[in-house]
Amino acid sequence: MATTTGPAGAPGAKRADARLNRERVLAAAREVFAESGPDASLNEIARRAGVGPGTLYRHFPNRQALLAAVIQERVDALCAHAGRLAEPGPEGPTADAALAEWLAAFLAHARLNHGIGAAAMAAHDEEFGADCHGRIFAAAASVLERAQREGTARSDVTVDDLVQLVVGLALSANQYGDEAQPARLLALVLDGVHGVAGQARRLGSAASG
Amino acid sequence: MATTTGPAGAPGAKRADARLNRERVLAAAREVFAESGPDASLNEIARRAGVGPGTLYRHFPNRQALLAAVIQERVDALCAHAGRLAEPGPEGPTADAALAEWLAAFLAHARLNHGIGAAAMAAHDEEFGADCHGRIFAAAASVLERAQREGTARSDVTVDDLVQLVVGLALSANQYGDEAQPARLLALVLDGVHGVAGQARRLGSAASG
DNA sequence: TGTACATCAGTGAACGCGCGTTCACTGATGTAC
DNA sequence: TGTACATCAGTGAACGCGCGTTCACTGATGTAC
Repeated sequence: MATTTGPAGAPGAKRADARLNRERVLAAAREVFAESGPDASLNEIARRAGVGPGTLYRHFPNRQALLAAVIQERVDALCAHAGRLAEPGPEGPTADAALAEWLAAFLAHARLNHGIGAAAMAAHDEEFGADCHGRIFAAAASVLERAQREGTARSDVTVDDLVQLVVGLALSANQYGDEAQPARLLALVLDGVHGVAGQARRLGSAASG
Repeated sequence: MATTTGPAGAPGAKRADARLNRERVLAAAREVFAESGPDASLNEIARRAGVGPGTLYRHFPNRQALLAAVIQERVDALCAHAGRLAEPGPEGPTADAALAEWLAAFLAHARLNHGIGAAAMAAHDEEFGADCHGRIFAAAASVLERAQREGTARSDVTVDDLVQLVVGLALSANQYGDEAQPARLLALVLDGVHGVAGQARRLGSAASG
């Protein structure tokens, strides 16, 4: 059998143990950042990964680089998700369901990031932060605009409004214990976003539900 | 003229310089906590107040005591505000306006506290945290219930929902720059709280506005 | 396939830092006369 | 009103801590033959 970890000659692919440790650090970082927020101890992350602090620094020269690696994966997933939802497929969800689905995914993302994805990053790493910010906003815009085109979202709601509302829900959800509340609050916010016309339509189509 | 700082013999009233320094520390704490959140450096607060760290500790034995003193003042003010709004005076605001007014005040409060008033406190100082939490919730309940009685707020919105939504807005507002956005978002949330009946009523009464 | 070696990843003690907190000492205040 | 003194508040150097970060050294890996 050939090498089990992929082509060793690929550009950027270094030693197998190096790639393994990089993955270990990333996994620990995901855990620890989710638990303690973006100010979590890097030594703690190295400890959790079972490596020395020097190893963490060999792969990620500073906190921002590590945060960026963790967040990038999530932003990629969110954008792909939005891409699937923005264009109505033959049997895909309605514009309204798509908006709700993506916002729920974004809420989960923001809770894991403790809101850093959109904000703290921008302050500390201008370029990467702006990039993530832009991509998230573009993703949000794609699902919001579809809902607005199809008349289930008020036309005066902006992407900024939507993103900030959901980031807010994420931040406050992490402070309280009730795990069912975020979903209820998101529904309440969506009611605000639907507006009178959207609400009436929804109530009409699900009056007995 | 008598003593300028009040009756020296009053219970708990100690030396004049002690009271002055206590006030200086409190003022610095208000500033620094508002700038840096509840984890702000106590040495920085002492520095800002122009006293030695020992002086801070003489007045406030630990971070929680200092936080509590700062927050207590604000909670007192919020509760008094709600008390004035909950009972419709002869020329007072409508239930709807009262709800909006108090939520705006609570939003400002939560922004200064970085959300600690309701959450971090509860975790670290069980008794005081629960007390603040309870008083805030009672205040919120008084204005919400009036609005629900008078039909401008959906009956299925709970006090918990309302508080968490506004805390969320406060937390996310502190991460973004736009100072006009929190007010707009609060309005959007209120639209959600009004529900169909409330919105229709509002639109009907201010259709040309 | 087996071996020698150059490369580069991993290690972890050590550094300097600011933090929260303490405490022996200094000095300002208010009181008693 | 003026003074002596006991009280108690203020001071700030110092402690231990965990942090982020470095670097001289060790050792595993992949390669060339």
